[in-house]
Amino acid sequence: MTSQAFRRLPLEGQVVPISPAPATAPAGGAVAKAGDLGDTKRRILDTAEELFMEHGFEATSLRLITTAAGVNLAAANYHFGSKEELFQAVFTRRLDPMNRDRMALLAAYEAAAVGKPLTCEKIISAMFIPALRLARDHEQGGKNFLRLLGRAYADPAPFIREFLSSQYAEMIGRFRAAFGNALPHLPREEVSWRLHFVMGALSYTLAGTDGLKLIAQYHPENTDNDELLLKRLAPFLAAGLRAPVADVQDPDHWFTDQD
Amino acid sequence: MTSQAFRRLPLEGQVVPISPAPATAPAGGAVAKAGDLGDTKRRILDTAEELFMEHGFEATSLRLITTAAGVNLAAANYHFGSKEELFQAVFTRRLDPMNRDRMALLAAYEAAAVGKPLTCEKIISAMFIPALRLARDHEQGGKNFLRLLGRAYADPAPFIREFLSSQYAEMIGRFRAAFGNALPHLPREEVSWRLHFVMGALSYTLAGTDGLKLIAQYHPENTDNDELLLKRLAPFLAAGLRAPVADVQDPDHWFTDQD
DNA sequence: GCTCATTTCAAACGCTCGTTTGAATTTTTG
DNA sequence: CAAAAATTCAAACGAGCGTTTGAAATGAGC
Repeated sequence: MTSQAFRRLPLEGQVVPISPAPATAPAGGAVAKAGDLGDTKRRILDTAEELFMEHGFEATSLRLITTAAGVNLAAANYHFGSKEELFQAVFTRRLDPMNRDRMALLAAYEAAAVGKPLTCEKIISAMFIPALRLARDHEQGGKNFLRLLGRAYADPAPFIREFLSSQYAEMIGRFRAAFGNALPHLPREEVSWRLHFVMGALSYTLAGTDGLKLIAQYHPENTDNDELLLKRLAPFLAAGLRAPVADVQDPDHWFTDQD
Repeated sequence: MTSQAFRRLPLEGQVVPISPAPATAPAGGAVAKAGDLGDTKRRILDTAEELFMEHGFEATSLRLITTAAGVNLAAANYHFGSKEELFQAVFTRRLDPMNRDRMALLAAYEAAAVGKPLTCEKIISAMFIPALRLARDHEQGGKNFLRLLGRAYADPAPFIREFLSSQYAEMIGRFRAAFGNALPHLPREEVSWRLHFVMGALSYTLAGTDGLKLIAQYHPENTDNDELLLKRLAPFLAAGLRAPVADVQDPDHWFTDQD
């Protein structure tokens, strides 16, 4: 109403409804050159992904990002508008395709099952395979992003929570329906909670809490660690999903001693 | 070596090896009075607990805390030394007793079982009951702290990870041994990983991700929500712990389609 | 009631933050 | 090649940060 100042933004940067696979992917060999120009945006995104993962949103300054990326400080605001928008851009770049892959894979499984409900294992596979693909394909960026994603789940910043919530809404809805079909004897509320637990264990695991090596003596020399990790997590979760429903009203089964 | 400046700190504030249950607990009725004095330290701790939970460590300024607590800005540094030490003080106040309770409960169960290994349910109860007690006893502080704890698990700040790691080391070791006895057919490495998953689901759940209400339509009017929540989580985790061990070498069971 | 240690207070210090600006530079367009 | 658009750059802005300081206020001990 008062004086809504216009920000200088690149034409291409903010609007882009679908962004038809820019084809500006690094094809030649001049990619690693530090002084290379033109891909300032991608350099900022890659560096921000790594540093946000390493230090979190608040503790990562735009100066740190732009210096590490070898670009001017003002370039961040010029290309992305604000720090929050840069953070969101880091997420949409990878999260959007991954969740689309998840839904597509689930749909393919369901089509192949011609009406019969899927097993929990199949549904979990539809969640995990795209994450695994991301961890493997983009050699370093993918792993960084998965750890960043796992941490963002627990971030209290409202704009992060709202953003993730909107990004995940559709995918979560479809998988909840799939699990509901796979576990018809379970009350729908119980299905919701168990999906919640699945997402929790998954995000916590992806966050790579090896930093506080509470439990396992991680062997980081294995490059297929993420795959091994998810192969261990999946049976654990499948068994949990199929657990007999607890009688919440029954005070004798759980938590009765000394309390 | 050079000029290590001495900081002004209260005599009582920094040393305190065990702090013998101060007995300065709120007994009278003058506690809610804003102008009440003497308990500046506790006011800061309570307010910091709530605000750290709400906004995270980096995004919570000492000015915000001291203003909300109704004390002078410098009181925070005077009583706790630094912002990091204040953060750690918030944790030790509740986390230390809780983990001690967990280990004591586990020891009591093991003593009662006279040599026979405990069930997974019993071990999980020993982890959950002290958390539940915390959530219920200190009417508001407890819940705030559990959410704060869940979020701190995923915080990338090194000093937080190192601090939690040291705080948890002993408890985790004992519970891993207990789960190892309860699941003798499982390789020890698999036990470690499954304990990792248990901690992940627990912390994610305690963090109260209802903020991004991805999954369940939370009913916050129920004051026993935490209890219900853990009663749903416990059977899920117990079933996961007892899941048959996956053959990681077998590529046909998991993640083979389209990949 | 005086003394001395403890705690509170207002004010300031130096620093880093996200963002903006206007000119210089590069790229695109006609 | 000239004009226009897009991008880069150095510099600065105002604000908020954690922390320190020295004096004022408050408490306890004799």
